[in-house]
Order: sequence, then C-alpha cells, then structure tokens
Amino acid sequence: MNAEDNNNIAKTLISQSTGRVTPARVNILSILLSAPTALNHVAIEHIAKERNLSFDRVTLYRALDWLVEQGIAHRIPSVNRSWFFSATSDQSTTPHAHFHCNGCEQIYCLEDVQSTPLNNLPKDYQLEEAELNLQGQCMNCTTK
Amino acid sequence: MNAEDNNNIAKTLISQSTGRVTPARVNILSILLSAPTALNHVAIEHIAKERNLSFDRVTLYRALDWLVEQGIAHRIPSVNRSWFFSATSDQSTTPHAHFHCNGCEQIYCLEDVQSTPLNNLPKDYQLEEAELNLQGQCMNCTTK
DNA sequence: CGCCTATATGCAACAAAGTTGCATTAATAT
DNA sequence: ATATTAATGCAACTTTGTTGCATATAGGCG
Repeated sequence: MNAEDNNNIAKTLISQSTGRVTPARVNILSILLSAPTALNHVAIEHIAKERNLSFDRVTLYRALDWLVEQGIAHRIPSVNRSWFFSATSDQSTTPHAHFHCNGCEQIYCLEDVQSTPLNNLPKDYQLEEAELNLQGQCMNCTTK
Repeated sequence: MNAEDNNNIAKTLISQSTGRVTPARVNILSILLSAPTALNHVAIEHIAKERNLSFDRVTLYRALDWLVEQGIAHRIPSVNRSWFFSATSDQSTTPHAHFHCNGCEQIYCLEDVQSTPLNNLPKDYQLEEAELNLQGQCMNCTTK
C-alpha cells in the first residue's frame, strides 16, 4: 500500500461524499491512510512537508473537520493538548479501541478490540457512542 | 451533603497527602466534590465566582495538577478542547466509565460501569490503563 | 506564641491549539 | 468555456495551558 495507492483511495472516498475533491483533502486523507497510528496536526504537517506539500493550518483544520463530519476520519481526544485523527477503515462503523503508548506516545487504532456490551448502564441513559481508550506499552516499546 | 460538608471532606483528603492545606486546594476540591459531573476550568471558575471565591487561573491549573498527582482527582480528556476533572471517590481506584451527554454537554462519572476485560488485545501490547468513554443522552435529557 | 523556611500563590509574559471573517481561487455542473 | 458555489489563504483573534520570578503564607519548631 504505497503513497500513490492511498492517494487514489483518498480520491475515491472523498468523491463518494458531498463535497469537492480538492488537493488539500486528498493529501491530508492520504497521509492519514498511510499512517499506522493516529496523527495530530503537528505530525500531519510534518509528513506533508516531507512530501513537499503545504497548506495553511486553517485549511488543515477545516479539512479534518470535514473528513470527520463525513465519517471518513475520526477524532480522538487525547491526554495531550491536541486532537488526533485517524482514517476510518471501511468496515469500522463499529467502535474500536485506541491504544496510547506511554513509551513512544503514538496512538494506535485497534480495530479488533471492541468494548464488550455494557450490562449496568443506568436506565434513562441513552447510549449513542462508546469509545475505549487504552494506555500502556506498544509492540515496539515492550521489547526494548 | 452540603458545601460545608464537602469543605471538611476536602480538608481531610488534602491533609492526608503530602502537601499543604491551602484555601485554593480546599475550595477547588470542594467544588469538584459537590458536582455530579466532571468540570472543566471554566465551570470551576464559574462555581467559584458564585461562592465569592477567586483564584488565579494559574493557581487553578496547579491545584488541579496537584490533586491529580495525589490521586484525589482525575483528569478526563474530552472531545472539547479543555480537560475535565472529577473528584476520585473513596473506593474508586477501580476504573470507571465517563458518560458525555450530547444534550447538556455534561460529563458524568459512572462508577458502576466498568470496561469489561478485553479478550483480543494483541499480544506484545502491555496494558497499563483502560478508560471507557460513552456518549449519548443523560437521564435529564432523554426525558425532554 | 512568634519566627523561619519551604511551599503555594499571583502576576506578567508567553506558547500552542484552534477559530473567524473576508477576499481570492478553483472544482464542477451546465 | 463559463458561471456558481464551495474551498483556500491570510491576518487577526480567542482559548487553553505554561513558565519564571517575586511575594505571601502554611505549618514545624523553639
């Protein structure tokens, strides 16, 4: 899955939504698709720079907002001060877990780890979304 | 459980830690104790004002940091830009769920709802903490 | 009780993250 | 090819949180 592939996937995903297929959106989504972890705006700008891309910070935020609205990406609150974003994989309207590695500070989306159904949510609380945030040491950091 | 009670509980909790019992810490903890939901700094300052209390924003942040360090309160990341804080109830070294109401934007700590054990966390990932964030409509907002 | 010292607070200045308004540019429907 | 509307860039701003340093105060001790 190289950068070119991700670019094409990005274009397809965006064209299926209501909105225009613009370079900023395509490039930003392509960056998210190519990342094994969730990225914050600093990381996205860093990768963009490596690829000789550039866009205004405002454009980045607006593109990310739009991607989240469209369900193409999702926003992950973090203990750090910035938001993290990750491309929503095809099948994942199903909620999945986020694993924050305390070693390398990366955030991994674990598609296969789902929070099991809740049995003791007080009645009169209507659940709309559930999110499981894990913390610990990732694959790479445990072995060190 | 009135404000006076919470003030005394706050004093006791703080005096059991390593550090000084100061008005700022007591008042801030007392506010957290009296709230049914988690509060962000804006909410805390608002309640403080109602009680004719005042402290610098820096003092607030430092007091909250300290309370979290001591395990007296805990910090909840949110989809909003600010952090939310909640007093840690006596028995709750056990992790509990946070319920963000999309109606009134309040965050409730649900002590009885625990994230059930994970069966399919990839091996080589070492879990240190788990946090379950729920979203939906709270008790008050469903009935409207 | 009153003093001493370390700790907590307040203030000012700063830094980072995110937003808003508006003029300009460009995607796409026709 | 053009017109229309949505997206971008820029500048200025807001909010959230932090740092350094001088001042105030909690609380131990004589």
